[in-house]
Amino acid sequence: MTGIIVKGSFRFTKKERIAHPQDFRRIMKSGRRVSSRNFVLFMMKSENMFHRLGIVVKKEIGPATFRNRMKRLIREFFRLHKHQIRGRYDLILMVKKGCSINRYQEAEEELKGFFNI
RNA sequence: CGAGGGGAAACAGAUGGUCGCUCUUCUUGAGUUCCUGCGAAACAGGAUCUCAGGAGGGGAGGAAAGUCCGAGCUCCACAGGGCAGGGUGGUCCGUAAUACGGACUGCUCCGUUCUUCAAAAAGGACGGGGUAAGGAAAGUGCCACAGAAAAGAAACCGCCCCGUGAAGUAGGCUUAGCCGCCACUUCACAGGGUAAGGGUGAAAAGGCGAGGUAAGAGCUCACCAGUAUCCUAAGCGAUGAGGAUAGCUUGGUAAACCCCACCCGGAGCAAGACCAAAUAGGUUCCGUUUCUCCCCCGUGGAUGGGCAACUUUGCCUAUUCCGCAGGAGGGGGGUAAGAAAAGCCCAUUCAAAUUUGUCCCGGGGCUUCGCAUCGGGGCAGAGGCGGGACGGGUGAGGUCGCUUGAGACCCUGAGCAAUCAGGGCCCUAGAUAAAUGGCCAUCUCCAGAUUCCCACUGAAAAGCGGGAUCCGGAAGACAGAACUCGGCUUAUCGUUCCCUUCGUCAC
RNA sequence: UGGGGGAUCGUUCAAUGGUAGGACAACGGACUCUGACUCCGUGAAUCGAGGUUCGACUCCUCGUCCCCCAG
Repeated sequence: MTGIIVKGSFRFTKKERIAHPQDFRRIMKSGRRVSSRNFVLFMMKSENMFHRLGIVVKKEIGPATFRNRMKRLIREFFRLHKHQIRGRYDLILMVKKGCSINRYQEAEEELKGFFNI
């Protein structure tokens, strides 16, 4: 977290999001799959010059407030750490059932394990 | 003072910094397309769109939730009437409307107090809570167990009357005994009257008393309770108060069927409208070709082979199971063999193909009518190919709908209130894999916790309250707009107020 | 988003408003040298709250959870 990075690079714009169902289907079917205690990561090489992120939180995870918080925490992590991820990938993060993360630091520690940061 | 329950109101941390998200306004740079400038190029101006930025402004809730009601809005359907189905149910008012709200009435429950009273219990007054609260006298059904009986009041026990028979008594006579008509008692039988009594049940056919009777009975009468009708005055009304009359009395259940009165077209913003594109097949129309034979593709059947779930049998094993041990059996492992139906793949072979119908002309055959066949032509039908139109299916985009509304806030007035009227002022979220977040600092905060001090109670231990300090803490509950409103219901941290219950202390 | 259905012993199914019943499983016993089969017995439940009713698994209201259908 040195301050050398160009201003504005911590943004999370619309084209960095995966929005179409066929993209989700393609990546989750043929991408690589890594899982940890509370998350599952699908990744696949992309032709774009940047990373893209999609988040999956099923309805069985919890009520709408909790689902929104999980999406915000994952988005915050991607926004702050996307420059430290090597390569150009399409990423999908899915939250597992029974997840009980409440604070950002817990999520950050666990997600760092995926990318060896 | 503390704890519990119920209700109401307000808030749902604040300030600053920083990194972001979304909408919108303005703007800078680059580029695409179009128009204008004599206009081909270059250049200039304007519009639209895309990308990369900059500045300003807005950005979740009291329940956004559940989807239980009611509407707006959109589309579809629609002559009129009825049936079916669904909903509502005291009265009046409010509202766009409601299964909502307010006030009142009835019923019911609780508390306080008064009266009768030994108590229980009953009644009155006041306060609070609940209430889906039309009809059981239109009809049908049900009311377990217990009980004589659970709904036409009848059967049973019981009570009573009359008759017959038997026994006995009082009594009589012709007195070892007999009679016993009339009278009485008991028993049995037959006929009749009765609903007082039967203490079971959640509920028992009005209650108490008097008359009356063979025994009884609202059979009659007085009082009381209840029903219906009428009258008087009160209230808009539900209804309550008083009086008269009648029949004398009617079980409960309609959140059982049902009856009565009133109301209801269906679907829902994933409604609906527009734009741009992809694909196999369907229906229909037109054109062409074939309907002799052959070939190819395709379809179906048969045979063979392969894949394989699986199944069965034989053999072996005892390192591991049940068993004290062994046999038998079961279970485990290994090996070998087999493999039904259906499925997929490959090879061979066979079959059906629409080898059509009708009319006209011509040739030959049968003695004629006529029939069969061959060739040509017309019409119809079927199949193939090409083209057009139509409707919808599948997967997946964009724009609009999309936030000014029965709107919020303040003041005044009307009304018991719900609410309404007038005036002022304001614009206050519009996402679509789905926007409000992360981090840091400070302030107040304490539901955790250390130590110390003070006050009260207490012999002490200790309890409780207040203050200071330190550590710690996620500012902590329920919870995230999805077309928009009005209600209802449910969830909920802390603070304040009101009501109520309990405990402790003091007077 | 709209519509429909359901929740009963550990599991799976019953039950005209009137004592919640089977089957499998569990436990105990009998039979057998032992096991299996069979027989006998025992325990165990109406999703939660409120209402109607003399009485509720059943009827009504609210809530929780689950399943199915359409797009």
